[in-house]
Amino acid sequence: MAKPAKSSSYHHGDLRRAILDAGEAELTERGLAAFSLRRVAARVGVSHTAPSHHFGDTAGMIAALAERGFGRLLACMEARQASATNTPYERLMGSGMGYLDFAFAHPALFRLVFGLPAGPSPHSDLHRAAEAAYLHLARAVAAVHGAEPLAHPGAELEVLACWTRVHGLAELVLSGYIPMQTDDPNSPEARAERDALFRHLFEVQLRPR
Amino acid sequence: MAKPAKSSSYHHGDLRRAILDAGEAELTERGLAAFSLRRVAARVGVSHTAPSHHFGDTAGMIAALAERGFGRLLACMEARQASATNTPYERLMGSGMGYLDFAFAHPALFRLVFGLPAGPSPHSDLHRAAEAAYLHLARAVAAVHGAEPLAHPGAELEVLACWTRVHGLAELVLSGYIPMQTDDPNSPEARAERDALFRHLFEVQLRPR
DNA sequence: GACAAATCTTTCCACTGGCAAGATTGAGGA
DNA sequence: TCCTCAATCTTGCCAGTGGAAAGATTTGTC
Repeated sequence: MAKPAKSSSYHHGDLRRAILDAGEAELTERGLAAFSLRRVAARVGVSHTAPSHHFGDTAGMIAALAERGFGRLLACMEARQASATNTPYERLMGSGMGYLDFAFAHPALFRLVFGLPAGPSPHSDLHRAAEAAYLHLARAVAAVHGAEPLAHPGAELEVLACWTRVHGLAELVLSGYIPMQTDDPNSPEARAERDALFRHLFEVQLRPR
Repeated sequence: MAKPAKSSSYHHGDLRRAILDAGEAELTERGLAAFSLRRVAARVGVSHTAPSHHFGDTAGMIAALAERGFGRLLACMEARQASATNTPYERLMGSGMGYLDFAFAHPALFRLVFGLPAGPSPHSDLHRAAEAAYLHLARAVAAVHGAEPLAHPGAELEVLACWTRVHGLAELVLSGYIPMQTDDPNSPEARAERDALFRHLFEVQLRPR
């Protein structure tokens, strides 16, 4: 029945989760560049080598954080999709906006997730977490056509089109290269501004002549 | 008349450029995560504090590398645009493909450039380098309409649409989340594969019902 | 109750970036 | 020509980082 917290000072009880929590907090507070295993350990009140027993090395911990990140991304997409008007296209828009919500609610985690190599280990937890997020998008796209996910040829390309568009927007606004009017990126105003921009950019068409 | 190389072992003569070259090489060989000022200095054969006199600190050197990166990005876009069929739309496609060329010829530099905050210093060299690249794209888009760059309202949104699409594709293929058939990303086959995907994704339209 | 495995700590090492102080060099003025 | 001065580069130092190795503590299992 889970782990009932700690009984002594040794054997924390749920150290893995505690370290991940601390790591995520450090990430949002200090950013990826200043990320330090020792600081994370200190934050939990544990020796600086304790994390290595749960994650191997730094790369392992980063991967674990990324896996969590994919989970949060998926949650954001589902939440926003659920609150969308009940037409398939609006639900697809909702998923995209949820993608943006995640990027701006957890910028450093977003950068970390997509800064990692997608991995030559297609059976890792990280890979499965990524697959789940991709499938969510594929379903949303398929629903617009009233079809099964990834059914007809070219369906995958449509998914990729959605993905690249929302992802490019997220990256460039995060960098600051696309400036926003609203300062606080988590205010309702900022969200509305992003959403409108996303809708517009998603549909713009530059036609050959 | 420039700087005539070195006369002695002290006073390198063109150390700033040499350090940037070495830094770029280190970046491509070891990646951004393993980037080390000391290693760069050693590569040039100079003491580990020498770079600080030219760039201030690490952040300064990174910024200088990013500025160079924007230059290379612009060069790639111009080169590819120049070799495109002479219709405005094909020239725009060329710019986009040049963008991709840069991303895959210098992956770490690409990541570095767009990983940096766009900067609260709009008068820095970095900012001007970014502006130049943006203007190139704006001109290419305007030419499709036969108009002046950024003339009519909504023109900026069209530029952003192009930018986000090509950027999202570059990021996701670089990460490996969009898999490519060809292994070596700098082979002509890989380039052709990317180009075709870009053309397709650029034009896909998911229409509301 | 004893043994084995898991969990965590302590100690050590190589490496990193930045600061301070000193050495070397080139340029411009008397 | 010489001499001063600023620019350039080096040496020496320090705190901080990640990881390896070995030891201490606890839990689970027979």
